[in-house]
Amino acid sequence: MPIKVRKNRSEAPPPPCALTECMAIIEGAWAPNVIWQLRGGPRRFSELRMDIPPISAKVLSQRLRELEQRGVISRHVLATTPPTVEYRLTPLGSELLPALNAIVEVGHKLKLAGFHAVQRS
Amino acid sequence: MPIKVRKNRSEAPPPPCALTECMAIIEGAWAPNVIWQLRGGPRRFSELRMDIPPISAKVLSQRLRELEQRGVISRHVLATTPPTVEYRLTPLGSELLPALNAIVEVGHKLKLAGFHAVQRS
DNA sequence: CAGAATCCGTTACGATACTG
DNA sequence: CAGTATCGTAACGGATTCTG
Repeated sequence: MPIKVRKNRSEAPPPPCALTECMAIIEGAWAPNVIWQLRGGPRRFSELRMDIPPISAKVLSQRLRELEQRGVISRHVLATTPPTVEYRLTPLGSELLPALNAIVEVGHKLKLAGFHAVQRS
Repeated sequence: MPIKVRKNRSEAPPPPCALTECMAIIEGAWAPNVIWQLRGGPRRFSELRMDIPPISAKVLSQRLRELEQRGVISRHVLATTPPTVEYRLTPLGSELLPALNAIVEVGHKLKLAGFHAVQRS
C-alpha cells in the first residue's frame, strides 16, 4: 500500500527543547563568569572586576544590571564611605549553578584532551 | 599591629575557571541547538533546518562548518541523487551533551517557575 | 538537496574620559 | 568606590539570490 512510511532515520527530538530559557541568561562572554564568581558568596563591583580579568567597567555594569533585572542576582548598597555595593545570587540565580558546573566540567575534559578554543570563522 | 589582614569576605574562586573552553563552543544562538538535535543520531542539512525552526541556511551552514572545524561534529556526503549530507556528533561532541543536558534541565525549572526570557537591555 | 555570495541591521564588547 | 557617557569595532544573525 502506498502509505508513506517513516524512514529509518532518527526522529527530531520532539518538541521545542528548553535550551533557550537558560541560554538567554548564560549567553555572552561575561554573564556566565559573573554568575560563577558569585557562587562562593557576595562580591563587590571592584572585586568582580579583578576576578574576571579584562572586563571593562562598562560591560560589567551592563551585565550586572541585566542579571539583576532578570532576577538572577541582587544588589545591596552598604552605607559606608566610600559606598560599597555587594552583589549576590538570588535563589533563582543559584538554580543556574548546576548548569555552569557541568559546563566547567566539560571545559576541564576538553583541556585535558588538548582542545584549544579556535577563532570563530 | 598594622598588618593588613585579609578581610572576612569570600575569596575569589581560585584560578582561571574553565568556563571559556566550553562556552566558546556553546555560544551563539544556534550552536547549542545544532548539537542538541544531533544527540539522537545523524541528521541531514534540511532536517536540521526544520528541527531548528527559524534558522537561515546561511547561519546553519556557518555553524556546521565551524563545529566541524572544531571537531565537534563530522560531515558525511552520501553518493545519492540529489546529494545527501549527514552530520553527526564526534566523540568529542558527545562530551558536550552532559552540559547541554544540565542547561535544558535548568530551562525546565525556569519555565515552571514562570520565568520568561527578557530582552537584553 | 546543500550550500555559497551578498547586503545589511543589531549588539556585545573595548577604550577612554568623567561623576557622585 | 561604583559607576555613567560616548565613540568605535567586529561578529552574529536575517533576508534574498544564485549554483553544482
